Amino acid sequence: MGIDMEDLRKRLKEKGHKMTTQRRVILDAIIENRDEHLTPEEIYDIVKTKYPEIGIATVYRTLQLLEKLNIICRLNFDDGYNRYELNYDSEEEQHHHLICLNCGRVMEVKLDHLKSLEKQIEDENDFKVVDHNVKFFGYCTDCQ
Amino acid sequence: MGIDMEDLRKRLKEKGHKMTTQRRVILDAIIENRDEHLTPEEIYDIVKTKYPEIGIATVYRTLQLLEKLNIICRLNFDDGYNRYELNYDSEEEQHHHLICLNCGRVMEVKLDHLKSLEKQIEDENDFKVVDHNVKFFGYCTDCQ
DNA sequence: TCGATATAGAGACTCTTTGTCAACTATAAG
DNA sequence: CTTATAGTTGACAAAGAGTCTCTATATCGA
Ligand SMILES: [Mn+2]
Ligand SMILES: [Mn+2]
Ligand SMILES: [Zn+2]
Ligand SMILES: [Zn+2]
Repeated sequence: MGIDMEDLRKRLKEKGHKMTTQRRVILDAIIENRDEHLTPEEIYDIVKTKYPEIGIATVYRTLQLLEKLNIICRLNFDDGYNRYELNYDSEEEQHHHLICLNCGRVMEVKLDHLKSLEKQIEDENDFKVVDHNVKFFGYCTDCQ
Repeated sequence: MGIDMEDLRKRLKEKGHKMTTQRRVILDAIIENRDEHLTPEEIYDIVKTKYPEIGIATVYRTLQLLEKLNIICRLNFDDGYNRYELNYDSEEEQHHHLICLNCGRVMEVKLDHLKSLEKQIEDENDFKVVDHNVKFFGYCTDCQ
């Protein structure tokens, strides 16, 4: 999976941050729910079962930090919440999302075509692409 | 362009809504700034110059209504605001956005490849695609 | 013109997210 | 093992986007 707690400690130290129980527990929650796309509030609820004293502000702060360190990434499913998932970037496991408009189910897909699309965009628009965000909305097997 | 006020009146009436000055003025503002991607607040500010008594809640309500009627569509540039633009859907003028991470400039691109990508997704995932959302983040000519 | 119905504006309110600050703690140096 | 100190936390306040409620008003077909 590529992220353990020693890795986290190292990455934190590099930028002058400290390893704390709160940060460990929050990343734990995300790792243990790696197939979900959790909101800060959901993460807060999960973490509270292990660490009831934690404050919601710490959750928000930690999510921002982990995002800045490229350990997690923020998603937007147009449902009014920020959502987070582990960043698989380094492992060439980039994926995108299919979101069911009926039941809310989220499926993940890999899209190989996107590299050539990016290339085309860079050439035609003189625009240096560094990130993309692709979502498809529709109906899943059960909801068609 | 395909949208004038008589068209709007007709579309409103079809769903049991009335044509009001406020709605007219709000759509006007969007049409007159068709090359922008305005936030509700920005639209409010523009509209207030012509119609100072208008309330922000009316702007929000009208935007929701126009979106429901498929006259405008809501965009998300991950900057914490909803944004709106005219819906060119019916005219096969679908476009997507390149967003500069440095200066915030937004460019529009047409992506023909997406139709085949959608087809591939439908076939491989048994997922009926009805909408997609594609954004590229990077650096524009001036900011590279 | 009139009446039924939809709509507007004001402002309170919700909800997510951020800021403030005193108390606390991880870490490195001694 | 202390101690110093810079980073971190939790509580709470507050921001900020968007929504709701309520009464007065405007629209539009009859
Ligand atoms: Mn995912
Ligand atoms: Mn556009
Ligand atoms: Zn479904
Ligand atoms: Zn730029």
